[in-house]
Amino acid sequence: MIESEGGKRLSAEDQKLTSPLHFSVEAEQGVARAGRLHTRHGVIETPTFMPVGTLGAVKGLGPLDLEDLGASIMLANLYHLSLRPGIDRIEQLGGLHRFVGWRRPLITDSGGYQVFSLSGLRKIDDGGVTFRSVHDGSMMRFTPESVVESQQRLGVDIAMMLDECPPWPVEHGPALAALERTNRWAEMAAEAWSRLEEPAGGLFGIVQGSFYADLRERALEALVPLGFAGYAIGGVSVGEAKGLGRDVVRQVAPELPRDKPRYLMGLGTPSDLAYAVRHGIDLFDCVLPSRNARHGALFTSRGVIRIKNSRFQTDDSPLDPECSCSTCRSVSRAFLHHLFRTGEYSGKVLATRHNVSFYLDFVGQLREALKSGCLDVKVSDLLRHYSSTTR
RNA sequence: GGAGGCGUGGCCGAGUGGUCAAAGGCAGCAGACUGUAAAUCUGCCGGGUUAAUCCCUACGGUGGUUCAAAUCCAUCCGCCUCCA
Repeated sequence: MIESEGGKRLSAEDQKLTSPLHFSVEAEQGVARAGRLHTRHGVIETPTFMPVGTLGAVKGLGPLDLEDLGASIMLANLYHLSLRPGIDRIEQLGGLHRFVGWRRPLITDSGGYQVFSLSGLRKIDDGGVTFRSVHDGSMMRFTPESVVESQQRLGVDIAMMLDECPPWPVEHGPALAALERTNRWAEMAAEAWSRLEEPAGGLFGIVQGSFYADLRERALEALVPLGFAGYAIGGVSVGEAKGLGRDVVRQVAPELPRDKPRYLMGLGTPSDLAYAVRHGIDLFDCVLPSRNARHGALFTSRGVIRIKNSRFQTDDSPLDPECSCSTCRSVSRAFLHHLFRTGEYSGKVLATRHNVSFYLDFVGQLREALKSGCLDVKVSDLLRHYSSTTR
């Protein structure tokens, strides 16, 4: 069944885990689709890019900045927020939306990525993960149930299940063990979710399985029957060779329930995004636009510009002539270069605004193209200055 | 006038006989970054060459001592501190 019907095996009635979310597909082109995801904090037009605000804000931007850029949902991180300022504090201050001043939908990652990125600071067992704090060495326990509960207390619109995100490369044996654990955690999370009286958002399941097709298949078999409000593809963007994540996307995305939002975690470059949209992904997040902005690598319609390079010293042109963000409307490449050279933080802020704007606009254009049935033309137009696998 | 100290590569600054083209930092040149322990990290950074290498020029100037000097001696130039 998994392999045959191209993602049509479940309908809306099959949603077993209750949530206020409602997703509808508005337009389709092959497996690619544009849709609308209704939440208690507004509607998200998909496909869309979700800027990463780990600690409650995209580094360098305030909540209204992000609204102005057109972001319809922001991603924060449960692990980092649990550490500082703590879930109790946020709850006491009125929940995450109120605390960070963001009125639109919020999604939190569960800490599963920190299983990977902080692998030296955690111990994993069948019941969950124990992290040792970098800040004071204290221990913090994350379980599939506690993660559901914490995200509910934060009041987020999309909660992610706790998963084990294995590194790359990993042998089939350990990858299988990690997957079985993640699949069990999915059941535990679903069970915990079903006990919530009034869920603030929806719970997303995470398809793991590293870079093994049979394991991905296994993940689908385990997760889809649980009836999550949405499905994510995890376990990519963990240092693998360029382009490997695409194979996973191509295999998994079309197999996910058609009537649920599909979220590709952690990818990627503009061409990764375009690839994923074409294969039916609705939601993305990636640190690349914000981090690269701070590091001086700027995405433009003409390719990536490393603004610190000496050749921009006297370049009076706008960063991206085809971009209408406030950075491109107001300053030259030469000035941005100067700000980066001198370490002035407004350079990073201006760069972050532009990069996040570029990503939102990029996916927005794909969305509009999809609605008018010219996705492929749009993709090749947008990527004319980007190589196929790297940027 | 007296006493003492200092001068090192674009800058700051280690080094006080060979293992020194000379630590480290900054600046400079380039690169990386993918569910953010990242305003971070990596490489190059006197000149010429090579696969590794090797050669040249260099630690204020000049002249010595020595197999060998950024390092020791003499002298000159410049700068600084304290006392009068």
